[in-house]
Amino acid sequence: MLSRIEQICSDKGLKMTDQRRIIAQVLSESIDHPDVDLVYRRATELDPRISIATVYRTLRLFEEANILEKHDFGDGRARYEEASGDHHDHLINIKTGEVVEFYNQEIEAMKQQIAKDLGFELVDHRLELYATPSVSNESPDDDSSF
Amino acid sequence: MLSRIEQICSDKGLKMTDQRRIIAQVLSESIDHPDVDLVYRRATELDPRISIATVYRTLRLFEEANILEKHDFGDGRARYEEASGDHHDHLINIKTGEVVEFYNQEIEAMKQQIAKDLGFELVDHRLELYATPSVSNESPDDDSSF
DNA sequence: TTATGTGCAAAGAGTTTGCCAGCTA
DNA sequence: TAGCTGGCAAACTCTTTGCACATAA
Repeated sequence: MLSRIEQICSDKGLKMTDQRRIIAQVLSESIDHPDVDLVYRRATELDPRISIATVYRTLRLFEEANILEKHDFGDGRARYEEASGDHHDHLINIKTGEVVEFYNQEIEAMKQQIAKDLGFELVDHRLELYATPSVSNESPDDDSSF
Repeated sequence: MLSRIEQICSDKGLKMTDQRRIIAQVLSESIDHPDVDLVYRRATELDPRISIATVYRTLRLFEEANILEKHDFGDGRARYEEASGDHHDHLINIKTGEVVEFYNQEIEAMKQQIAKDLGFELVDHRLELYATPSVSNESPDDDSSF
């Protein structure tokens, strides 16, 4: 069965190779926001006949086809997620690196308004919240090498 | 006369060298958000006896001393501005690279609230609007290599 | 069959660092 | 003078690319 992303690729008429299929599958199944190296490791686990250069090339291809979204959470590495159409912002747990997605209609409206007030037309935007879990009865094993 | 930043350095007890003084001056006088290379070029203009490594080291030193703020506007280069205490966000003119600062109390409050609602404590945040000038009677020579 | 994709290794951009000479306090 | 600082070049990380071979359509 085709992965979600492979289906989109075929709809868009992209030439599909084994490598692209694997990378499409990896990202279809990723619920986190993996960086290039993590995509590469997940991909080679499924099929070792794949190089890091192909991962870079394919991620860029998918991004340019609006199949993936590329993010930069400030650590100098690109991170990817499947494009979902609906815009959302990110909260990054700086203790664990975990990314929580959220959407707030009011904030979106205000972004538009602010750009307009400054005499601009909004093309893109990003809002990232860097935060630590509130002290409460959380599981204490969240802490990692982050 | 001491530049604003040099004054802060001396208050903080940092050992001052000619190089650090020059870099302090460059950033005190910069009203834009220069990247490392631009700081380097402005510095060597004032005194050629300064290396790019020193610029990197000094910018990092100043950032860690909370004298400067480091930003990443998504083009893979760090950009710096004098830390002003009062938080603000940035609108980046994607036609020219120019950066406009703005502050919106409501948005700040909402960032806090969203983090709290998700069970987090806000540590840091960034909001960037990427925009083009509204079509109006602007000077048409804004367009650059950007 | 032919345009396109891939692997490999080399190259690039931005940034950091080891080492020793030089300078600040 | 003691110890931090700076210059230089090498090293590092992330990403891109030239080239020859492989492959989808």
